Amino acid sequence: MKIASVIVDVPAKQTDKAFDYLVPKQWEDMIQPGMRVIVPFGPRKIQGFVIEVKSTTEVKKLRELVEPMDLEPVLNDELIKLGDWLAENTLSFKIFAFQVMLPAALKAKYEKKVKMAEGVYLSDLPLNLHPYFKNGGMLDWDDAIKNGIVPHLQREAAKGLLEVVYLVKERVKKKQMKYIIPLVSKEDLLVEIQRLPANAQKQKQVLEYFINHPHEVEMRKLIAELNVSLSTIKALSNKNLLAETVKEIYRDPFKDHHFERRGPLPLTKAQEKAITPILHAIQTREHEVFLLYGVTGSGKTEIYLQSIQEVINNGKEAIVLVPEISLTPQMVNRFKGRFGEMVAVLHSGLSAGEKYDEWRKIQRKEVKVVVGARSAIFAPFENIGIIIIDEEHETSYKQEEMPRYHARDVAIKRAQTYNCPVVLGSATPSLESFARAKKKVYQLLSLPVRMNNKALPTVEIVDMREELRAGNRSMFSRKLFELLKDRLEKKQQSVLFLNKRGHSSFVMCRDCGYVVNCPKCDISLTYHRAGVQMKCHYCGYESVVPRACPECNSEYIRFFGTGTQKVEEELGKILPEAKVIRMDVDTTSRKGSHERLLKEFQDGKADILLGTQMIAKGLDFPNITLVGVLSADTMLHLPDFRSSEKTFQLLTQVSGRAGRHQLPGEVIIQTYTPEHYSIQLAGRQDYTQFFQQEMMVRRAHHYPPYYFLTLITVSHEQLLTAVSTTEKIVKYVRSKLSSEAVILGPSVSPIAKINNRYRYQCLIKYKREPNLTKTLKMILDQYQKEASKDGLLVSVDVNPFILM
DNA sequence: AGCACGCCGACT
DNA sequence: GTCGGCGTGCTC
Repeated sequence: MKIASVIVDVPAKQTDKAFDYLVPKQWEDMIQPGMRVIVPFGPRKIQGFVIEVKSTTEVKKLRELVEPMDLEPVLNDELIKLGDWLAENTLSFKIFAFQVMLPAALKAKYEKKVKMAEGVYLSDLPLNLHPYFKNGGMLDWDDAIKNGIVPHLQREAAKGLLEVVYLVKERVKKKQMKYIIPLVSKEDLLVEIQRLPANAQKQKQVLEYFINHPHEVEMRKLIAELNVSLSTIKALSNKNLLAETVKEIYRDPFKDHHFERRGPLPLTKAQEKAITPILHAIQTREHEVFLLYGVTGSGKTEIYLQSIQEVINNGKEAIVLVPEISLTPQMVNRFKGRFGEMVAVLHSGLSAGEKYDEWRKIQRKEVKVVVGARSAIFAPFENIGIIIIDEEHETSYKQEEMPRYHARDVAIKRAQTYNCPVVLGSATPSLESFARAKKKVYQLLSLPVRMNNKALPTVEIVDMREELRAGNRSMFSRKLFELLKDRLEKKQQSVLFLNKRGHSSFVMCRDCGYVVNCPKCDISLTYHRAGVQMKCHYCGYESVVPRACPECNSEYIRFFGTGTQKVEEELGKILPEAKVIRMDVDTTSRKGSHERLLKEFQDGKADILLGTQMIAKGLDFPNITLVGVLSADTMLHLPDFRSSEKTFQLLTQVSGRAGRHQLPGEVIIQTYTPEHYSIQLAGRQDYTQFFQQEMMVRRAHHYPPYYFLTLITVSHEQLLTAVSTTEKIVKYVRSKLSSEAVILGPSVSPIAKINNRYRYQCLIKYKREPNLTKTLKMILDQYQKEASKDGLLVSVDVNPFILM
């Protein structure tokens, strides 16, 4: 007797444990841990993951599992363990932990349908139901709801005339192609051709084809080329001369690309020095975390590539994480160019089917290297030799939904299991990582100079208050305008960077200061020129732009702040001869448009590249000699203790876009707070100084890396309920933790209301609290039960990245 | 999460 | 008297 322990696809506190099922005899030999199975759960059928196969159980009333959904496990033993670890550490449900490790295509789809019970005739049913079951088919439950016949159906179901069926469906099909292969030798084919009746011309033609092509051929191609029909081929396969085979094929997201193969580049002295400890760790199978700290253009990627080469030479595999936003064709090119077909790429631009296919290549060990965004950290390799996280400081490595994991933590966990190194690369490391490197928890590797010994660009900080005083009300300072004109004349290229976050183009009344807010969320609506609409970026609420101020009736109500669209317009006015390419979510949403725009810019089809975050990284074009940051302080004043760090990182990164090649670069940073240290030090590209300064701030305010954080957010439709629940939680936490922990709250969330739900929070700062996890679990236990009752929502984020 | 079971108000 | 509201508790 075999029993399977299954984690079922029901994300709830009470079902967050393994359920045991009897394995039917016919599946006994094949059911393995890590497979997806369909199991009965109450009255329905759902998907689950087998985490263990055993022979005894405590459970009395075992039911049989229905069937496996996989031929091979989709999770290996390591990933099953990792799932447990993830759920435990992020306080998430196990089922979420498993689902996040797999491509979305493997998540089940459920269908509820109604059909006539066995042996029931249409005439047995009431007349009004006849149209729905006329051809003996199944009726979709959703359709039944739409048609309002659910009560009728239930009545007949109770009588046993109708039956409700639950289906578990796959989301994508494996893409398959049919091939035809000859089953007999060339000689036999010749004999068979003679034997065919004279009127079987087409069959003869097919056999003759296989005399010259003894290998399998795609069926579609065969039919098209010889102009034969499917029946001809069927006839031959019935005679056992040919056979049909089915092959899984991959959707190739890069099929139109040519990747120029490139060998390793010679390393500089500094690179040589940095790579040696990494190679050593690979060779001696040691787990170690390296922080590769190197300014932009110092050649980190080449170190990644050569380390990976060493890993491949050792017969092992490599995972490379890059921020979603910089998973550009340029980046992919470098890896595909070096390792060709051995690389799988996973990013959000791929369709569900394409992602699944890339994942299959990894699972089937057809590739050795994975380059991907956050979730690629779960690549199902079984012999990992190195994990690389580029732009280590990026916030996109933290998932903001359950399971709220940080890819860096997962990377280190997996690397420990495989005894392999982790390389964290950055020009502006997160304070956490750099502090750990200083404490020798990580090994620090530095690349202090740019590769071609190019000087860093000169940076000038422009005080926009001065501009205003001098009567310049435009968004371009005189200096920036002058330089833009200069570059235009010299036929060199400029990049203008606009940080849209924070103050995007909201609509404000110039008379009374009224700002158009979302009625459901406590946040200003964003102006979208296309469609002349206001949209809420949190709940999707839309409204028209008001003609007059709802408060004071003034007509002077306009959009404020500066979106990329507005800058583009403005540029058209002041520099009409300049050709501008705009890159933001609106212009790059279409597949491949990101790449196309960059290509155009690279080919010199434009003078100015204007964009948001997405142009801050990876851009490496020789003709860029000017970078302008239109407003450096938009993110500086966000209610987030990391805002200085983020500002510094962003400014440093953007500055790095200029003058990477022969021509020297110039950077203009426009700001209203030029004295702020993160702007000053970004201007001087002085990370060390910034680190010291920011560490002091963090220590003074009990923030990471000195303290750990946990954020509890409570939301409810009633303001009072939200506050009082948070209050109770704060009290409870206080009673359980040591006096060393700092417990703040209840305080209103930086976004006070989303979708008509008030949000309050409790922030816990601590160094060592052995009781914390237990306490948090208790809170979740308590309130996730209450949640269903009256719509109370409690979420816990351990090590939050954004305090919102 | 669903779904059934179960106990109180407004209808044939 | 029954139909149906949604509160409570279970699903191997």
